[in-house]
Amino acid sequence: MSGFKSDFLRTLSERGFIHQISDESGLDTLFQKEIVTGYIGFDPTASSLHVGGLIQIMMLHWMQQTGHRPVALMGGGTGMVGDPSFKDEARQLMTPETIENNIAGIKRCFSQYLTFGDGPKDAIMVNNADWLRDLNYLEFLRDVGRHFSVNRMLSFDSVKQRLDREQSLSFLEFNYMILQAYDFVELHQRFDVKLQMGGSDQWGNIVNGIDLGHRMLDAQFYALTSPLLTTASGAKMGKSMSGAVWLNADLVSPYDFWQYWRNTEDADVERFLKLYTTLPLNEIARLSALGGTEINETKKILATEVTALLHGRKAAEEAKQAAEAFFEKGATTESLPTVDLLKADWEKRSAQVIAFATGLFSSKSEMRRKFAEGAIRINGEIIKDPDTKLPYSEIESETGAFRVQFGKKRIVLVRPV
RNA sequence: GGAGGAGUGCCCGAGUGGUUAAAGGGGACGGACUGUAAAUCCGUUGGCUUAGCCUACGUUGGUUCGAAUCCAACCUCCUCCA
Repeated sequence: MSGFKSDFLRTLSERGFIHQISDESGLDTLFQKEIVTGYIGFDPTASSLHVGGLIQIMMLHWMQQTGHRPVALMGGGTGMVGDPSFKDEARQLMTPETIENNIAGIKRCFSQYLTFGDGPKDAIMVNNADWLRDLNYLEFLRDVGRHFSVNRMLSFDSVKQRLDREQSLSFLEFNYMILQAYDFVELHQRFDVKLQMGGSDQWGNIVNGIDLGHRMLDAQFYALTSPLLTTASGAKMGKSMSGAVWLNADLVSPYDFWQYWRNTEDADVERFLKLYTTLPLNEIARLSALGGTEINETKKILATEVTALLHGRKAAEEAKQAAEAFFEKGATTESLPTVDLLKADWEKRSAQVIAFATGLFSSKSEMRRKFAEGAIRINGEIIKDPDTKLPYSEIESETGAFRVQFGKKRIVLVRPV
């Protein structure tokens, strides 16, 4: 599999991005011969991408790095339908407003990974709403629909499970793969796109686009999919302490993002370095060879590199320093998140009022349980009774605040103002 | 259009009139052990003004001292028949 001659495929192959390719040697030749334009579609199902989508962005990144032209396609049109691939049931339909908002949120992170512009190797961002929204139904059926065999579409794995389980697949959803196939053709005509990439769950959709390219344009398209990523212990990528690990900083701070990568399982470190950083492979090999406790240093490098790509080197270094200060020097003050609490009537403040102000708890009931479990410390002492009174005079002198610690990893300063 | 089946907490899934805020599992969170890892073990897992109160088993009404459990209508999905 590693016999690729083109820089792009060799890089992807060596770094573990490749799951399946429609025509390996043909695509390899193409990449040696010309500047290839390839695309990946992103569905606007949330206002930010999360870690699971990072691998797709990295593929576009490497495409540009090896001298080709990546296209990031926003699914403003296909988002109106919703991809049924490997889904048990239909998603709730999104309103056009939601879709627009989500696209606005998703767009933001791309500029960190890709250079956009008008040059031959500059990345392009487009929205398939531009051509899908105004399609004429009858024309579309006659021009595009006639090329699809329902028999064949029903045979794809992506919908088979749904059918086997006797869950309904609405006609609306069934059209998704047709629209995605049509995107491929449209992008070919607009930008000379010849390659579509995506997660392995997109294989069926992409192959449909290749077929449509044959039939409508007599053109040769290619498919390349990445493996579906799980952690070594089998969990899906992208979940953590506080839910999904989003890429947008307003949803997951650089510090928390850094923490996510710092907590990578040992067995995943090398794989993740290859996939999510741009460090050279020999460097990765060296770092991954470290065993035992030393692997923790490698994890820090992983975290810093991944965070630097997304949020910039400066934010990554700050996250690293904050983490080191917290976990290794035990100390603190600087850079701890701080919330303000009104000083008025302070003598009535109890532990639970102060703790709840941190925002670490999703409900007061949850917080009370955590008190009972001994999971909460204030100013270093475990407090089990949430009604414990904490007079203003017990403020911590160095910080001028109450130091609320929840579990081992989270501290928030509550400062009376 | 006709006949039958299903809809339970974040997810899966038990429960078929009362000690049911609802078994069990997964996930998540907290604790122990460690290396801010994995594995393992223990605990927690609707909300609130928490000796109590409120809201919850598709929706709305009804029967009953009392319903997730019975009845009616409606909604959604599945199967078979036309």
